Amino acid sequence: MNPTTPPKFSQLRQEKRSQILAAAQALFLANGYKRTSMEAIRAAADVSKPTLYTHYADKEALFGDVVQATFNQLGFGRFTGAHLETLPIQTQSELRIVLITFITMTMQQISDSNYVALLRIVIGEMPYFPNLMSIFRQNGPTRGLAIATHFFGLAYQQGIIKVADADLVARLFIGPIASYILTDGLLQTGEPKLPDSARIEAHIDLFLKAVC
Amino acid sequence: MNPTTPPKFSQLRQEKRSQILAAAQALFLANGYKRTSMEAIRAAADVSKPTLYTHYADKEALFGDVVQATFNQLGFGRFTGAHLETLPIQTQSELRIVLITFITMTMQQISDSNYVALLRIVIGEMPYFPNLMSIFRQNGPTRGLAIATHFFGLAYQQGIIKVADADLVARLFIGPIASYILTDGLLQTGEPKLPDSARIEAHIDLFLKAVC
DNA sequence: GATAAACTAAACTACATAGTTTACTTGAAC
DNA sequence: GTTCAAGTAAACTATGTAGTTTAGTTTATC
Repeated sequence: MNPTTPPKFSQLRQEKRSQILAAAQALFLANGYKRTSMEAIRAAADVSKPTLYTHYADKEALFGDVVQATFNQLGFGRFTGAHLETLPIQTQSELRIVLITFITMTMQQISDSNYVALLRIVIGEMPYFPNLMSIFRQNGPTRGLAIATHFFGLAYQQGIIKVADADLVARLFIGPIASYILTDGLLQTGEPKLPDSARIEAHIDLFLKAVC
Repeated sequence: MNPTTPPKFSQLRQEKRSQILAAAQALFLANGYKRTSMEAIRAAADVSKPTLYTHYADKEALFGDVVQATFNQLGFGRFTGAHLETLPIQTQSELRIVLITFITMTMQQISDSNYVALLRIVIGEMPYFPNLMSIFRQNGPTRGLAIATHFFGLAYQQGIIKVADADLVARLFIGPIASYILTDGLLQTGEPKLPDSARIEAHIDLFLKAVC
């Protein structure tokens, strides 16, 4: 409304807010929701408690923001969404390249320790934060599966693959990735040991042998 | 030492212990570790606090026992361990039957809501209970993958499948199961919607086309 | 230098929880 | 009916934590 009311004051405010968010992210991802206290966040953010509570109504609100912000940082669905849906592939060798790229980028995400930490905390807290489910469906592996399904549906229509059931194909393709997420990410606490590019190509070739 | 000291008294004690374990299991699986109080367990078990603490030194010990007991109840590795390792398969159609049985039984486990709840809580709490990792490697999906790898190694030696890299084959086989665990189990809170037998056979046939 | 938006330190409320202690009760075995 | 293993109720200690309040301070803008 007021043309001469740019909120100039809010520079400090924005700084404090990002300090809070960064501190909360580090602590939540490292220690989980219940094991992280607002006092610890306040201290790590170098901020007073009243300031903390003017930015976020309560702990749940802060947690929700942390989850969303971490998703955005990790770039979920940046490649997955944009490329796979629109890419005009016409030959099998083009398909092979696209799939290699897809898996390679997904593996890079998985090897980010923040990815595993976020996945772990979301899985653990989902029953107590129902809105996490919808956030996840728009960003996480579930969306990856949906995109792959759509993609393989097109690939079948263009005659590049020979199996019509796109969900079936997508699960065969995504499956090995899911197995790495489980065994080397969620079900151990050390650094994940992920497949190298030769192994990724071996997976793709097996997959192509099944569906072409 | 004493030949005439069978602990006859312990009938009541055993009863109380199983009451405690059952109550703790229900509460931990429903509400998670941090959200479950010892007082709530005590009340649900209809037991006094001193009794509770003579059975379990502290909350962590009780939690560990609940995790182990739930694993045993779910019959992890009963089929997986016994059958797959020793079964003398010689033809491709025998292989197909074994694989169908394996997946069908695994899917039945997954459709048990206690399975998903246990998996969820173990994934969430693993960073804070290091011993959960070793329990899981002996019982959970990681063991399933190890058994499948061993199995496909044998299948290759007998000429039933044509791909030598057993881990690669195992991940292709386990992969779709892992995808169902993720998308229909861990990443949603409702009842899982699992594949029917026709779909399971479709998965197997795609898999066999890739590796035979 | 007055104004107002933003922050601070620190005390405080209210509650929850892990684990202990005290004093008392029950019930099988001899 | 005494003994002893096992249990009970209830109070208590010690601590942690979400969120609020009070009273005062910094800092950009006019």
